[in-house]
Amino acid sequence: MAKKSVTKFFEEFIKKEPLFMDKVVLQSNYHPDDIPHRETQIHQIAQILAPALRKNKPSNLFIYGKTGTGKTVSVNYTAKQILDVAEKNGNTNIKIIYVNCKLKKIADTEYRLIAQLARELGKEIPITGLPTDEVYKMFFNALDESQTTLVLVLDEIDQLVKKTGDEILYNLTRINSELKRSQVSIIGISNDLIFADNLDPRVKSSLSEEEIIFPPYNAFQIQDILRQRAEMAFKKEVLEPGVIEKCAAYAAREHGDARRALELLRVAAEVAERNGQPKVQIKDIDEAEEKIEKERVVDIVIAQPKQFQITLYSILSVYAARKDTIFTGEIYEIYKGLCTKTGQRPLTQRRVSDIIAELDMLGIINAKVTSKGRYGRTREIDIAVNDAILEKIKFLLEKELDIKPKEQADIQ
DNA sequence: GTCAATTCACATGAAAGAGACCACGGTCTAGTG
DNA sequence: CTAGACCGTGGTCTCTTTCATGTGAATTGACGA
Repeated sequence: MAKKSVTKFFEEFIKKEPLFMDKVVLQSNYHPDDIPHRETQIHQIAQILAPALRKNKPSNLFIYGKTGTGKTVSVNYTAKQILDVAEKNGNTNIKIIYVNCKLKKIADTEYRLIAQLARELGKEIPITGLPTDEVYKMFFNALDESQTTLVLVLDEIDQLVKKTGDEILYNLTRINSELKRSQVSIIGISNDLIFADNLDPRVKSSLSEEEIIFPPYNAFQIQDILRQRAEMAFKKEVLEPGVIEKCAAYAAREHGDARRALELLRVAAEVAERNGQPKVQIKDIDEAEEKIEKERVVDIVIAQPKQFQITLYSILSVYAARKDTIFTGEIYEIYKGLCTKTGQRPLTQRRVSDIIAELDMLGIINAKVTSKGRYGRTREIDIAVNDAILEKIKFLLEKELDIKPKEQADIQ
């Protein structure tokens, strides 16, 4: 019986008119051929990179801008263009390597980054096991042999430096003086506007020979982008009037993040499609926003290690019991109790303090350090998600950690 | 009432250890001719 | 004789612990008006 209904479902699914023509266009890894409202920046990047065509070393470049302001897309676009031109003119000595420093297990440590670069140059490097300077040497030799002008795009470079310090950058900027037949230029991309201020002055000056700032898009610009993509992604007349405007407004409210706007539009359309609607309506956007947020939080929570989950559960329990700000000491006590119940060895307060700070970074809670005068200094903890999501993650954690909800009564 | 010192309850930093993972080279073992 | 199993060494990486130091305002207490 169940089988029959599933078959029926699939058959109906095929019959249904899809709203999408090409969903890929709305996904974040899509590289458009045309980038509206970024002409000036692209032009600037092009000017800086151009010397590479004459086998001169382009200046190092530093690019700032919030998430979803088109930094990565613009750089990749320009890079592709310059490679095309170079190829047409028979210049094969330009190489552009793009590395996203935030990607875990790929380029988030010194060793991994250099290993990744060496791999791009065709060297086989093991995931671990070699001394870092050995890998440096391999990368250096491969690079020198290749006789290229290498443009190194380090995306989310702030993450890398935050984790591993600026020594890598120092080494990379210095590498040119030792290379005989090749040269390296670095393009650093950062979401963090004040990031460079904390760099070693030597690194800072050599890295930011040129700087470009990507301002956030305003609502109208986001509308343009959405329209352009929507035209490719959807069939004609699928979007009700006002849908694009609302998506844009939502995204503009959050520092002009175009990526978010596109995601919102995509999910809204998915919602509409699932409901069997012939058109995407404005109300779908609200549902989409809720859905995105919920999925984001749930994914994060599930992916966390047990200790994080226990800490988070402690916070949620206290919050559920009394909706008020919570302090670190209190959480730690409950956390310890929870650990014994779930058979985990409790971590030290020092560590839990860090975990709370990390949960804050993940955007699940708000933790603010405050001083209560005579009564010490602590973090004021608050929940950053709405009640529906809170209930959901609480339920998930109970399942994940095998806690029975009634035990909650013991807390308090 | 004013002002500096004190005090609390953690925050924050630095260093170092534990344990997982991995490559490499040397040694041992079993199979083969 | 040789391929493959196995082991020890030396490396990275992540998560923790330990020890040390920092911090900001309520409170306290001395002081003078």
